[in-house]
Amino acid sequence: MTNPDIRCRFAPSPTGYLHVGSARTALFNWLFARSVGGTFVLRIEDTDGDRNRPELIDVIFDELRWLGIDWDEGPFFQSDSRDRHRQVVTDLLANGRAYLSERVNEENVVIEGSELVDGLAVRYRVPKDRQVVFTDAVRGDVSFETNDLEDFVIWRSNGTPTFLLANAVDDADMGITHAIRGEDLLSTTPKVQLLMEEIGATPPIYGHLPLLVNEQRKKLSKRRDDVSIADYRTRGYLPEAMVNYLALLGWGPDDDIEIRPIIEIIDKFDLGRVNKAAAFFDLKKLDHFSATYIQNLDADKFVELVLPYLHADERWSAETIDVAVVKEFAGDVQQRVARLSEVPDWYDWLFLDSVEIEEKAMNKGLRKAKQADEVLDGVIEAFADCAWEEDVLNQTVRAVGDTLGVKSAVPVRVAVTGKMGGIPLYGPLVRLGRDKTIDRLRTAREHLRSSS
RNA sequence: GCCCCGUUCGUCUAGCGGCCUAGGACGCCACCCUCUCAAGGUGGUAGCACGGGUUCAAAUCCCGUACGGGGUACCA
Repeated sequence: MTNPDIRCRFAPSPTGYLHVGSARTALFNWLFARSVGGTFVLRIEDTDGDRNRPELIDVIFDELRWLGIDWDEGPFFQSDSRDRHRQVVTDLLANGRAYLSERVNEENVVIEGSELVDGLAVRYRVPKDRQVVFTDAVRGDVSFETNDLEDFVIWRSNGTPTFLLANAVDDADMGITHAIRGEDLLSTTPKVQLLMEEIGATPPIYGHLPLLVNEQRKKLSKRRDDVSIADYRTRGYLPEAMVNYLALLGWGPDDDIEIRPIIEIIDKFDLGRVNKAAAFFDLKKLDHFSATYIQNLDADKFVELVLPYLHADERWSAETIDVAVVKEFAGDVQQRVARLSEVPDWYDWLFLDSVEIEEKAMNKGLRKAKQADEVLDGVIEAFADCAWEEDVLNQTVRAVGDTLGVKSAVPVRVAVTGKMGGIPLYGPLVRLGRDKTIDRLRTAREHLRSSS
């Protein structure tokens, strides 16, 4: 089903970062537009003059692009329609649908006058004894009594429109047919609808998305939670994983297939199937998605994505990184990480001059390992003149262990890498070289001697 | 307080009156594989908030209750 007449929009305010909840809203709008062949519009709700600095806005564009969410029209800025907004307010004032208002000692006082006055706010006069009903694309019929609504400000005393006014006017002017947004905006809907009625416009179909919540089941907040998309990007989540995961918060395909290309998600997406209950943003599951996407990367792409992280690592200089080595063991590293930022720790021992043995590994892998000293002695001796090939190295370590009747791989691994776990050892050892390897084995042997 | 919205395994979800002794995924547990850690494979764990209706039949429809959330700004 395609309908080119459908127009939806994402309308963030310029906060200086893209919130994951906003990203999810943007994504659902985008998925909806793409799935029906409609138009996706980007509009910046910068009615509050203090906040429309370019640097606060560009990051939002950046993050949207990173996620692969592209827009067909815009970005438009609400502040560019100031004259139009002022005109609407002026009209409402002139025909008595709104009035001048001032806040005096916690009280709103009505000021006489039917024209805009500098320094005074304008309030919309909410009609009495009426019901505002609408059919939400996600929630079904919703209704409000206007008697429960207070007169609200549509024009600030500083000469700017409020979100309520600008939102109504702009959606009308831009021909928005569907407004998909967070549930936190549900109770503003009757106010906006009333304003649209005043200007003779047909309101869009609203679809209020369930909120994203934290473990306390509270709306994700900037203070307590990791909400910035940019931070997830820095930590090395793949955008494809992020988008795939976000799409599944509040919605699910009917065929139980969760990890799938965006093109299929678009195809499966159905606004009417969006859930109503709040969804917990589960990092563990995001990690799983990200790990899967990283695992499926081809080696070249993986290297390309990971090089910046390796180069930025302060433990070595960028020139130290051997791209060929990174690529050779890419597959082994890929199946061990959920985020790109974790990657350097799997390669580090290959690029470091010497390794520091982690305390835990020292204890468990060397001190407490049976006859670790003899294993090291044996391997040091055997490594001195054996062929420096993967299979030979493997066999050699094994043989030393067999002779002693103990497991020999772990002590060697700990001595060379400094850690208990890691990628398969012997291939990388070939690249590390005989000298460095034996050197590390000797160093570990010394440690053992001095600490026992 | 008032208004609005919501409630299926711990979590994300499938389910839109019979196919449900409720399916999948993450997590967790066990086993297999294995030079380690993983990955992978196999199996397991766990849920329709509660109470009334309606119906031959309800997780699915209606009404209450409880609990949770959102809003109630010259923020959006």
